[in-house]
Amino acid sequence: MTSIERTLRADARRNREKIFAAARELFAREGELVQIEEIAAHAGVGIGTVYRHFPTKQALLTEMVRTRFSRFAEIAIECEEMEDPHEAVTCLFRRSAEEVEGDAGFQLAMMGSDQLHWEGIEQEKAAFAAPATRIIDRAVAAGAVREDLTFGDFPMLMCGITSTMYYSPGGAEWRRHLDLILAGLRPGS
Amino acid sequence: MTSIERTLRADARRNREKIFAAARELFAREGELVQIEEIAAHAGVGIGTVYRHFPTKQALLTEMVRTRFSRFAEIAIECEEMEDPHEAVTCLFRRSAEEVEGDAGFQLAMMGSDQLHWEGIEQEKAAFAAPATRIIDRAVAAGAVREDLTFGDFPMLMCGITSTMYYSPGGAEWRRHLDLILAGLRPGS
DNA sequence: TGACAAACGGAATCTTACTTCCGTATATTG
DNA sequence: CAATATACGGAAGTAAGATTCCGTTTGTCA
Repeated sequence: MTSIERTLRADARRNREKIFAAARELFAREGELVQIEEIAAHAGVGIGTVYRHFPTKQALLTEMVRTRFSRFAEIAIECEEMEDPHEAVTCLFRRSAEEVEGDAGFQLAMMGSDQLHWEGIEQEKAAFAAPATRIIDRAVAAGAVREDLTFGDFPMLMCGITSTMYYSPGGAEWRRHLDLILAGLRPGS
Repeated sequence: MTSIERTLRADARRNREKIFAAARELFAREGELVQIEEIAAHAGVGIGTVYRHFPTKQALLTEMVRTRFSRFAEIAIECEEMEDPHEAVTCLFRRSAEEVEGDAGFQLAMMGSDQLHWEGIEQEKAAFAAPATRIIDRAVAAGAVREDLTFGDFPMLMCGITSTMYYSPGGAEWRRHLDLILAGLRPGS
């Protein structure tokens, strides 16, 4: 699509995909502890090849985070379509959380564990913030949630839920945490 | 007090204190990223001296966590003395959170960032769990909080609050997060 | 098919901390 | 005030990983 992809040699394009896929899988499993050597081995290429495609480990991990994060905007847009303002908020939290489940690397990124991962994805962030803000503002206006709720609360609360996800993998715990959070959003704080 | 302390040479005891103080301060400021060399320099001793007193960096950090954590049991016991069951729970959450504020290293430990810090402090953990469990059970029995609340929810929720503390230092944000959590504990989930 | 630019592989290099070691200095004790 | 056990300092040793480099291989194009 981009000129870079057009001019890439066939084997290079293939390898890039393989590296990306391997990185996604290992990053999801082990977080930022993945080693480049591991990724290379898993992708069936040499270390040098990984570095040809991604100048640093950081750049590769940022790319992982970016592609996953871009899903958030889609989710927010879908949630916004729901008629019931309260359900839209609930949906926003629940589906965002589900999106993160099972990807330890992304969970760490959500938790801010390494701020570096978040540099360079401002565009994706903004694309999410817009619809999410509308969802929350609408619920506030409708009296469906506590009146002082703002978009800024979302990352904060999600960060908490994500940390439960990360440190108690399995699924049950974080859903309970989410329930408690959603209960706390009820109007009449 | 212990035989170790009694038989310690005077300069050694003094240095141990200095190292401990330096470690506490730097650990609070920088978390587990503190370097032994930094701690030594800050304490005004050589690297070797740090290692004479604490066999590994891990041991030193565990000691930091242990002393801080032992405060938790005291807090829980104090909260238990309050008559109002609901207030006792609120107090438990609030004061625990306040205890963590300002110590980034401990915050990371609370968030489980390195499970190693938690090995070897089982005793302190148990001393806290007992009164905290009683506080929560009493509130449940009194109908002051949602009936499915258990002690197990405490670490989970605190972990979330702590992550807000860590990633948004300054004070305002985490208190809001705490408010939302406390609101979510109300009966009638 | 031959020439050549583009990619590849992975050993070697660099970097960053933790940890060890041992010659030197100092507190303690009779 | 020795004699001696303790403790100290910090250079050197290791280890773990990221990153570079360059000789070799492979796709592309005329």
